[in-house]
Amino acid sequence: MITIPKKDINLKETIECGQIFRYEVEPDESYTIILNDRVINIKEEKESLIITSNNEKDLEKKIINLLDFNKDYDKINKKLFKLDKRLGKYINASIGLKLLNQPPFEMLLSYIISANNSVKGIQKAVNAIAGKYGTKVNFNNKQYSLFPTPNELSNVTEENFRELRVGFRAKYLVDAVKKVISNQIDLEHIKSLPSDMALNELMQVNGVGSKVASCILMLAYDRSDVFPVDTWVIKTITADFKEIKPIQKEVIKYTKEKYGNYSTYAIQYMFNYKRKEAKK
DNA sequence: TGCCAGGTCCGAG
DNA sequence: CTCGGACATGGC
Repeated sequence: MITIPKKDINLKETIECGQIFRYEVEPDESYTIILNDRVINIKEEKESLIITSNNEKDLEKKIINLLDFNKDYDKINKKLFKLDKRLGKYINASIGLKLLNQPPFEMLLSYIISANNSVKGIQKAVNAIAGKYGTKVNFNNKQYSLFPTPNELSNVTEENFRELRVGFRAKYLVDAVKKVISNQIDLEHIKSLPSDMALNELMQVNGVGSKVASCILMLAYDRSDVFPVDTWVIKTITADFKEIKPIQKEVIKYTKEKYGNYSTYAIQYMFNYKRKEAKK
C-alpha cells in the first residue's frame, strides 16, 4: 500500500467521465482499475489517495503518470479562462478532472469500438475481449483479466471478435492487430511524431478516423493540441459558440487558433459539461 | 418500440 | 470534396 497527496484531483469526475473503460466502483466508493500489467485500487481520502495493487513495483510512478499529476491544472485552467471568458462555466464543471494517460494499444482498440457506440456498450465489449484473451491476475481474492497484448490477439478472427459483441467493428479490430504486429503501425514511434503526423499514422488503420485518432493521441500520448470533436462538442458549439460553424473541420480550425496548446482541455471541458448536463 | 450511442466507410453527385 | 446511408448491438 502507498499513500500519495491527493492534490486537486476529483477522482470520481476523472474516472467516470468516459475516458477509461476498464474500472469498477467498489462498495467503499474506491475505484479498481485494470491498467496495463496490473490491477490497482485507488481510494480517495480527505487529503490523500490510498493505492493498493497486486504489483507494487514502481506503483507510485505509474499512478503519478496515470493521473497526470505532473501537470499544473490550476495553471491550465487560469490560462484557458484568460484566453476566453466564456470557458468559465465549462472549466468550473470540470474542476479536478484529469486527463488520464493510458496504454496505446488498449486505447487503439477501445476507441475503434467506440464508433457509434455507447459508453456501456464499449465497456462491455472491451471487457469481453480482455476476459477471453487477456492474462489473468489475482487481486483481493478476485480474478481480473488484463487487456491482451497484440500477440495475444494475433490469431483472433473477425468472427471471434464478433462473438464478443463488437458488431461491425470486428473487421477493424482485426486490421488494427495485424498492422500493429506487422509493424505497419509503430505505436512506440508515434510518441516521437508531431501530432499531425501521428494522426495520419493512426488513421492508416481501417476504422480509425479523425475523431478516434484524436482520442488515442489525447489519452495515450499526452497531447494537448489534438482533441476529439464528437457529438457532445458539436452540441456545445451549437449552443454557446455561435460564431463557429458546428462541423468538425471548422471546430478544429477555430479551437487550434484560439486555444493553441490548451485546446485539448478546452474541448474536454466542453464535452464533460454537455455530457453531465444530459445525464441530469 | 424506435431512437441513438465519444464515427467511419463507401459510393454518388 | 462534400453529403447521406449503412453498419451491429443494446440501453433507455
